[in-house]
Amino acid sequence: MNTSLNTVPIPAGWPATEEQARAVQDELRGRVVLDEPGPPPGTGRVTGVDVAYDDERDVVVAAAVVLDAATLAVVAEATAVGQVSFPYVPGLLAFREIPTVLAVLDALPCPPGLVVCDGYGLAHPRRFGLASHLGVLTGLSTIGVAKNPFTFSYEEPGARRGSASPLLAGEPTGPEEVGRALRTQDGVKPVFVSVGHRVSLDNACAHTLALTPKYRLPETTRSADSLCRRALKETTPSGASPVD
DNA sequence: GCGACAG
DNA sequence: ATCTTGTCGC
Repeated sequence: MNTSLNTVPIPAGWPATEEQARAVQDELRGRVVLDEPGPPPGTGRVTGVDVAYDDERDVVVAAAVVLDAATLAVVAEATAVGQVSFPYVPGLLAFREIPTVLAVLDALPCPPGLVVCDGYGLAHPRRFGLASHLGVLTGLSTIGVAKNPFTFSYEEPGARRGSASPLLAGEPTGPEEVGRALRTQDGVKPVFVSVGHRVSLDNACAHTLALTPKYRLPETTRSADSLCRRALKETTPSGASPVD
């Protein structure tokens, strides 16, 4: 029995144009909750989500990996296969990933706790990146940890692990801290942390440090990335069963 | 108008 | 994101 032939469809009413997608962001942005500190680092569970694409076949595979926040041991995993629901447009990344990411979170056997996304939350042209979007749709605490500064500016943090500097957005409201460039390992390029939903920036950075005892990227991201790549390879055009 | 631009 | 071999280093 192959139960993974089901692919997550593009939801009815999903934005079809960039203009519609931006309108959705403008409408949902007001629902982001910014006055909660979020779960304390090192307690409960932390879940990484990531996706891999095969644009040729219009396929997106999402993976979620739940870790014990104290030990970073894997507690649960899930994958989901979907249809690519939007082209890649800077600033509209969420519309490409969210349907399948929602499905993979649904497929988890336990609550995810804090969700760590690849990409941004508030550090976004309209202050509503993937992590914030996912948080508003699920009500979960979310943060974004990105590998690149996107269009934002920052000064190089100190060389030691734990050093950080503000990630700054341009003039619309004057230089505004939308996230932080955070050094997670001595002497390596920083990562770019921003708040998604129901977490403070300080707490988001503390979580990121707790998740990077050895590598530049959080263990959540590393695990989810490797899982969705494996699952994509096992997802043949005829429909093989990924890890489930 | 042109270039840059999370993944 | 993805296309791709070997190679330098801990």
